[in-house]
Parts: sequence; structure tokens; C-alpha cells
Amino acid sequence: MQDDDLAAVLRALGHPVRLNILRILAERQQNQCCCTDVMQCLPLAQSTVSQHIKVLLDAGLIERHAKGTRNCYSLRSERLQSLESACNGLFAGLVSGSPSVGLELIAEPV
Amino acid sequence: MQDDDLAAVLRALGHPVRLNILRILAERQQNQCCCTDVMQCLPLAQSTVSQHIKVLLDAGLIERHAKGTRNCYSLRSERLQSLESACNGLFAGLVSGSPSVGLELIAEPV
DNA sequence: TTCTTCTATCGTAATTTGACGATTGAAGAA
DNA sequence: TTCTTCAATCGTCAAATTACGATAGAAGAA
Repeated sequence: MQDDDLAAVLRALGHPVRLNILRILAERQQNQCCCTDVMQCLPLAQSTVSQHIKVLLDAGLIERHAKGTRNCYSLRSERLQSLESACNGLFAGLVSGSPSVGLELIAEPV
Repeated sequence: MQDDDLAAVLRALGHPVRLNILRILAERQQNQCCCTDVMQCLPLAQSTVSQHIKVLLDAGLIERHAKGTRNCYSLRSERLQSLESACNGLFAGLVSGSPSVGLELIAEPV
């Protein structure tokens, strides 16, 4: 995952309401979950929820699929997985002290 | 790590310049790294770099220690570690579909 | 002391964010 | 058809973000 992309996704995650929306979607992933469902879990206006959903959509963290008269949302798990590995790479780089080199240099330092 | 805290830290991470600053600090963690050092790695004005550093400071991701006439910065690794585990918890919750319950419920679903 | 360096902060401006109500249009229901 | 529901989008507003140059004060160096 590219650096700007990682930053954009982290920024999208950087709001408590959006973290909650992701958790709400995760809880109901079996059932369909539309904007109203999310809205009823949050003390926010519909337009505000829709706006937060759009941020998550733009970050590629969730996807929309029309279901009759409603729009249903679900997590994009493959995107979450690549985010997870990007985060792991970031953290590993930050603690190892060599963020821009591969792991082989840890086994065989120059 | 609290939800608002996690969101605040993720938001602090959500800018490519700040990701770079963290990596720069990680690279030089042995040596001291001051604002000017960071500045020379980035195409930004000193005041802008200082501002980004402040965001990272406020998020608790780095710490400042005066070193003679300069201020040196270093990563707060214990903070990074708790962030890492919070992220792992978040991702685990999102993929498992039960973000607000403990892992024991995965072994013994109700 | 005076000079220089470092850097936090101030002031400013443009842009973005986060919230809201209102509107619009699509899709079923009556 | 008409009515209702759902939800994206628009317009607005206040606040925050991101960038910059300028300033100020602290700490060494000369």
C-alpha cells in the first residue's frame, strides 16, 4: 500500500464515529446493513451519517450494494487486510529503526 | 486504548508528512534528531514541520527532550506498542464480526 | 556582550472537516 | 397514480487543518 494511500485510510479511520460505523457493519455483516440501520445506532443526523459513510467509501474501506429500495454497506475485508499488513509494516519499521529497508537486512545487517 | 484516543492517534497518523517524520525519527533514534534534521528531509518550511511535530506530540506518539540549544525528538515506543495492539484489536474485531466482545465468544458462541 | 542558531509560536490565508436542515430522486406500497 | 421511505446530495456554517512568513526567546559561540 502506497504511502499517501495509507495516510488517507488512516485519516478516514481517524474519527470515532467512523470507527463505530465500521464496527456496526462488522456486527451485521451477515444481515444487510443500510444507512438507516447505522443512523439508529448513532446520535447524528442522516446527512451526517451519510457523509461519514462517504468518507469510508472514498477510502475504499466499505462498499455499497443496492438492495431493493435501500443501499446496503459492507466491509471490504481484502482492503482491511492490506491495511492491516501496511500497519504492521509501519509499526515494524518504527520499532526496528529501519523503516525503509526489507526484513532481510535485519537477518543480515550490513 | 480508548476509542476517542485511538481515533485521535489515527488521525495524527493520517498525513503522509507525519508518517515520514515518524520514520525519520525511527531511523535516527540512536542519534539525536532535532527539528532542523527533520526539516532537511522534507520540502517544507520550518514552521510547518514544527506544526506537524506538535500534532505528533499531542497525540503522544513522540516526545521532546531539550538537548543543549536544540529540542530533540524520539518515538514513544510504549505508546506505539499500545497503538499497535489497539489496531490489532480493531482489525480482529472487524474481521471476526464481533468487535465488542472478547475472544472467548469466538470459542463458545452463544 | 554581541552574534548566530534553533525552534516554538503568532498571524494569516486557503482548504477541509463535521455538523445540520432541506431537497431530490429512486423504489416500493397503497 | 399517489404516498411513503430511503438516502445521496446541496447549501450553509463554524471550526479545524495545512501551509507560509515573521517574530521572539533561549542557548551557545565569538
